[in-house]
Order: sequence, then C-alpha cells, then structure tokens
Amino acid sequence: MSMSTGTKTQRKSHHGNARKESIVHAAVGAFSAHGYDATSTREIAKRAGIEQGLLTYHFPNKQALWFAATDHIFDQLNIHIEGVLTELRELTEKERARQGIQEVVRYLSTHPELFRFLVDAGNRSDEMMHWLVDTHLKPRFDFMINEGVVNIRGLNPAMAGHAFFALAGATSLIFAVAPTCKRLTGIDATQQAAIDNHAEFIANLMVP
Amino acid sequence: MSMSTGTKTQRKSHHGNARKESIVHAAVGAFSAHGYDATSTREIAKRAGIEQGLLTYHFPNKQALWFAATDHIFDQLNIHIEGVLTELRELTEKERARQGIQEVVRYLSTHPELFRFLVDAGNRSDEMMHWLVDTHLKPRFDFMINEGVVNIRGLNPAMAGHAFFALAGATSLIFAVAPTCKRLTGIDATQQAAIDNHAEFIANLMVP
DNA sequence: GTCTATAATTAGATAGAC
DNA sequence: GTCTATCTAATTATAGAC
Repeated sequence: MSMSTGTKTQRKSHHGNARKESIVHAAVGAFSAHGYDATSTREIAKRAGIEQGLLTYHFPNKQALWFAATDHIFDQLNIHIEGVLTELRELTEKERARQGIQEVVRYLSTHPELFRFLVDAGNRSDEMMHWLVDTHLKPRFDFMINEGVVNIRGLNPAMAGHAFFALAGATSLIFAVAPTCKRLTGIDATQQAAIDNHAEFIANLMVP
Repeated sequence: MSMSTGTKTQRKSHHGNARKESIVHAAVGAFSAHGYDATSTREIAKRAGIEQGLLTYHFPNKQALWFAATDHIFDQLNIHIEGVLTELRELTEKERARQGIQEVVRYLSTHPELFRFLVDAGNRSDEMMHWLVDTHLKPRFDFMINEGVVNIRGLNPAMAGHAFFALAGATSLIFAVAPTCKRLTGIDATQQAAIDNHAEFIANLMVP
C-alpha cells in the first residue's frame, strides 16, 4: 500500500524554472552545512551563482527559502522510499524490514541534510519546528508505525517513538559528522564500503 | 581500571572564580541552543548577567569561550562515568555493560549539550573539530573499545566506529530534539518515565 | 573587575536602474 | 529577471572611564 505522504506538498514548480530550483539546491547545501540561523542569504546566493538581491525576487524572505529547501529534501526522500517499497513488495515481512532499513541507511548516507535539518530545527519551539513535524515528520512516523519496524520486533506500541528516534539517530549521526568519524576512527563514512557496513550493522541491530 | 581520560584537560580554575564559571555555564547553554556560529557573545553575556564588554576580560575571544565550554561538559561527563564504573565494578561483564549504558543514557538525557556540541562541530574541518576529537572524543572512543560494548556483542573490532556512532545517535537524538519528539509522538523526553523507557530500549538494543 | 562607548564588519531586506 | 546600491540593525572586538 502506498504511503499517505507523497509529493503533493511540493511548492516548487513544474517546469522551466531552473533558476528557482538552483536556488533551492543552494539553500539545502548552505542550511545543511551551517544551520538556519548561521546561514547568510549571501552565501546561498553565492552557491547559486547569483547576487543576493535576486533572492527576494524568487522568495519573499530567508524563511521561505528554508521552507522550500525542507520541502525539497523530504519530497526526494518520499519518492525514494516509495520506490524501495515497490521493489521489496514480494519479500517476507522480516526481510522487507531488514532490506528496507538498509536501503534507507544508504539513502541517508548520501543525504545527511535530512538529519541536519531535523537536529537544527528540532529544538526550536517556533513555527518552523511545528511545520516540519506536521507536514513532513508526522506522515513518516505514522507510516513507520503501520508498516515498519514496530511489528517486526513485537514492540510495545508505546515505545514506537523511542524506536523512531533511536533508528534515526543510530543511522544518521555517523554520516552527519563524517569528518569527525574519519579523524576519530579512520572510517571514511563517504566511502561505499563504510556505508554498506553501517547499513548492515543497523539492520542487525533493529531486526536481528 | 580507571580511564585514561580525567579532569586534567580542565582549563578553568580551582576556586574563587565564580564569575568565570558562570560565564562558562552561560556559554554551554547558548552554544547548545543555537550552535557556535549562531550564538552571539551578547547572548552569552546576557545569560551570565553581565555586559558584553566584560567577556573579553575573562576570555580573549569567542572561540576561547567555546573551548572552555567544551572542556567543561566533557570533564563533567568523565567525572560521572568514573563514578558509574566504580559503582558497577562488582557486576558481570554483561550486566555492567547493560547498566552502564542505561546510566549513560540517563546522563545524556539531562545533558543534551554533549550531542549538540558534537553535531555542531562534527561537520567542520577546522581547528575546533580537530581539537574536539583529539582532546575529548578519542579518549572516550578508546575506552569504549577496551572495556565497552564491543566485547559484549562479539563485534568485529573494525565495526567499533559504527557501534560508537550508532550508540551515540540512538541514545541522544530524542533528547536533543525533545520539542519535536513531544509534538510528533506525545512523548515528553524531559520526563523521568520517558528517560527510563529510552534507557531500557537502548540497553535491549545494544546488549540483548 | 566591570561598565559604557564605539569601530569595523556583516546581516536581511528593499529600491530602483536596466 | 538580474544586478547594484543602500538602509537599518546586529555582529565581534577594542578602548578607556571608573
């Protein structure tokens, strides 16, 4: 069954707006690297190869840039997950959980911005955090409860929230602080071998 | 056996310097809430109840404030862990690992700044990240390899780095984004019941 | 030791030329 | 659409009175 999430939250346009898309891409990179407050609109403009004054033609203000960037990264995630679910449809429940988790680990390894946006906005108590939860996290969380890891481990449903954040943190931290991981352990978390090792480790942890 | 880490990295002074300590405390709170780049020295001064100009009398610049804040939170962690190890000395290896993990989860639940400092500095590639790894993370990581979870699960030593970041992420994320967790799941990660649930969940995950 | 004042830089947003 | 120029406010660091 398809998820209740989809690409319908997408604000960005259909076709022909390459400039706007390049700005969103630049905003994702900058917000991911420095967080919302520490990112300047001038850096976003520089990454997009334009002047700062042009940003306000395409987006009314800095916060609108963040909403568009967040929409984009979660829309891409949802598209990926729907594809994975289709591929794994024929497997047993346990194998689907194991391979689904490994596939998500691999995706998050190349998209550390998802974790960084979550941590950056997750401790705020303002409109940005509320919107992030209601629009993007809630559908993902509800989906995990209905089809995900909880069934497999025979988990008490009251513990689903603990499983969600444990899985998200266990999966993503190593990729979000890859330079630190390299210096601390010698593991280069950007290399495919390390990614596969982490995917297998997390799958063994969650679905033994 | 005691760890190789201790309180010897402590830069802050011995006695009678209450003002300096209150500034460090304020810096921990501010850097934890907003990250290094997005924290203003004026906010730190305000939290400490002093004027901004006074900061440079006690610390030469903003970065020195961050080093002092980081020293402080890791020194406190190390003190706590040494105490826990002493308490658990008589237990079997497996029980010591289980209860040690639960005790660290409880500590991190009330000290989310450790995770936030790690994520905030962890993706930099500058002096701050290098110093954080060499001074504070490396001793903790080496200790975990020698006495920690790796032995218990019969883990391939090459996977120790994966276990370290998986454990750190699984443990800390829920507390670092507590407002998001509350809105998403209804779980108030600041309440003792939720903290104990998470501690037990993580212990079951890592030492089944 | 603590404060006030300020210098030099950078921030987000806006106005207007083309 | 895109750029240049600028406004107001906030930033870190410093100088100097007390």
